[in-house]
Amino acid sequence: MKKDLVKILETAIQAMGVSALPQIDVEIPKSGAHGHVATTLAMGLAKALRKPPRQIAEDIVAAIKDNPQFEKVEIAGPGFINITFTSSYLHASLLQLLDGDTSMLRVDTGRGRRALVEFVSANPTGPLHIGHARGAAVGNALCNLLQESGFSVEREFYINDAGRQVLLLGESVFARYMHLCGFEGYTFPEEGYRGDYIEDIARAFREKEGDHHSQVVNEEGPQKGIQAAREFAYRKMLDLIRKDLDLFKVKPYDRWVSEKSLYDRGEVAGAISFLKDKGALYEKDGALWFRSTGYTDDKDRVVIKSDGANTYFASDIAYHKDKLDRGYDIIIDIWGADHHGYIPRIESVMRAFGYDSSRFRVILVQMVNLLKHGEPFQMSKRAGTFVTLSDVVDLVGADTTKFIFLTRKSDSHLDFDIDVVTAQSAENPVYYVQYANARINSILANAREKGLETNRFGGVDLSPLSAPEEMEIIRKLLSYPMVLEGAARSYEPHHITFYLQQLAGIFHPYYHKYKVVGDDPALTAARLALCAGIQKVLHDALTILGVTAPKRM
RNA sequence: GCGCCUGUAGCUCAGUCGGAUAGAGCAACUGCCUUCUAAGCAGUGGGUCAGGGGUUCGAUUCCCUUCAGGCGCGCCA
Repeated sequence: MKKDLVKILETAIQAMGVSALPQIDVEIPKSGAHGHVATTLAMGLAKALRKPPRQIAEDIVAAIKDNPQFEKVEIAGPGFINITFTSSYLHASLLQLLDGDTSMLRVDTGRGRRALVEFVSANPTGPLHIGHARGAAVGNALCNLLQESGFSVEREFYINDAGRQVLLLGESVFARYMHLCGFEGYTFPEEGYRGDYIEDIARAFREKEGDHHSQVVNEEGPQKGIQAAREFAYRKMLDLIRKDLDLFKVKPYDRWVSEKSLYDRGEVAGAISFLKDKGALYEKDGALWFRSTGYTDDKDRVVIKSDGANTYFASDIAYHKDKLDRGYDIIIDIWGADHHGYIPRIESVMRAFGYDSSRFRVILVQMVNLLKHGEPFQMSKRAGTFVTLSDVVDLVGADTTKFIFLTRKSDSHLDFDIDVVTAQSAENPVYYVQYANARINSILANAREKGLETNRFGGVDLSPLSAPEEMEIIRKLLSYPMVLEGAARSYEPHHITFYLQQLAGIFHPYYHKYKVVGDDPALTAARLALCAGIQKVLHDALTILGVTAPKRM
C-alpha cells in the first residue's frame, strides 16, 4: 500500500522538478473522514519550493489524481493530501498478500547491513530474574524484527566470568560446602550469595568432589577448593541461565563471549596498548586512565587500578573493540537503565578506536518494579530474595510475560504486580490476540469440513468483500509492512504489539456481526480469504515478538 | 549539586522523525451464548496530556523553566 503510493508520489514530484527526493511520510489518518492514507509531503516541500503548501498540494494532486488505484484524492487543511483507494485496488493488494510468501509483508530496512545485538548478559552468579526477563523479551523480539527487516543479525551473550562476582560465587559455594562437610564454623563471605540455589550447588559439588577439599583447608588453605568450587558453580550457573532462557523461549544465541577468554587471548592487553599508542591513555596516581573527556564523557576513567588490577571497564574496552573489528554495521547493546551512565564512556572508546560512535546504539531497558499485593517487593540476589524468571514463567507463562514487556516502550518504568498479572492472566491482551488467531483457525477448519478451499486463494474473486468492516480489515492488513518498518527503524518492537491488538480489535466485532461460512459460495470464498489474510499477519507478527500462536484455546 | 529517564482517563500504558476530533487494556455499570470458540460482542461514564512560558499556520510531540518520581555520578561490578 505504502510502496505503491510512494512510487506514484515520487514520480509526480520528480516531474515537478524536485531533484532531491525527500523521504515520503505516509500516515494512516485517525479520522475516517480524511481518507485511507494521508501525506504531509506538500507541507514538507513548501520550504524547498518556496511556494505555499496548498499550491504544491494542488500540483501534486493534479499529477496523480487520474491514477486508477485512487478513488479520491483531496486536499485538506494546510496541505494534507488525503487519498482514498478504490476497492478493486485493495482487493488486488490483499490477493497479493495472500499469495506471496512472507516477503510480501517485508520492507527491506536493513539492506543487508550486519547487526550485532548483545542482550541479557547476566552475571553467572544466580538464576535470571524478572529484570533479565524484560531484557530477554525485548532483545529477542528486536533481533527477530531486524532479521525480518533485511538485517543480518547475530545474537550475543557476554559472560562476566573474570571479575569479583564469580569469585564471590565460588567463595559462597565453597563456604556452604564446608558447612555440609561438617565444618560449620567456616565463615561465610560477608557479601556472599545467600540464595537456596547456592546450597544446591554446594551439594552437587560435594557429590562430585567428595569431602577432600574440606580436609586440606587447614594445611593448604581454602584457595584450591574455592577455585574448584568457582569453576563448578560458574558452569552450573551458565547451564541454569541457558535453561531459563530456553524456558522463556528465547531463540538461542549465536555466540557466548567469555570475558575471561578476552584476557586469555590477550585482547585486553592488545586493546590497551592500542589506545596507549594513540595517546588516549595516561598515568596518574599510579593508575592508568582513559582520556574519555576527549570525547563525550564528563570524566576520565580508570582502566588499570594502582594495585595493578584491571577494572571491569578494561575488558569492556577489549570487548567492544572486538565487536568493531568483527565489522558490524550496527552494534546494539541492551542494558538495564541503571547503566545509562556507562554510555558516554563506551562511545568514547569507539571513537578512540577511530569508529563513528553512531554505529553503536544502546537500548535501555528500565527496571521492572516488582510488586506483590500492590507493595514493592525488594529483590536482592545476594540476600536470596528475588523472583526468578522461571518462577514467573511457571506462574504467568512465557507468552503473557513477553507480551506485557512488549506492550511498553523499553525505557519506561514498569510495574509488574505478580498478583495482578496472575489474576488477570485470563484477560490479558495477549489472549485477545491469540484468541483471534484460534478463532480463525476454527472457521477455516469448519470450512474445510465442508470441502471448501482454505489454503490457496489465487483465483478467488474478492469483490464480494464490500462491508465497511471488511474494507477496514483489508486496509489494516495492508498497513502491516508500515508498522514493521517503523518498528525496525526505531528499534522499538512494541509498535507491533499495539498493531496486533488493533487488528484483533477489528476482527472480533466482525466475527460477531458476519458469518464467514454461509450460503453464498462466492461471498464465503472471499471471506475465507480475508480470514486467512488476518491469520497470516497475526501469526507473522506474533512470531516476530516471540509469542506463540496457538491453534485452539 | 550535575547528568539521564519518566510524568497522558481511577489503575497500567500507547500516541507513528510537529499534524486534523488524544487512544487501548484493566477496573465500574447495563445487556448478549439453540448460529463458524463468550479468553468474545454491543453500550455507558471517565482527560486543565504534571504546572508555567516560548518557537509557528498548528505542540501530548521541539526549546526553556518549576514541581514530582526513578536511576546514575568509585582506582565497585
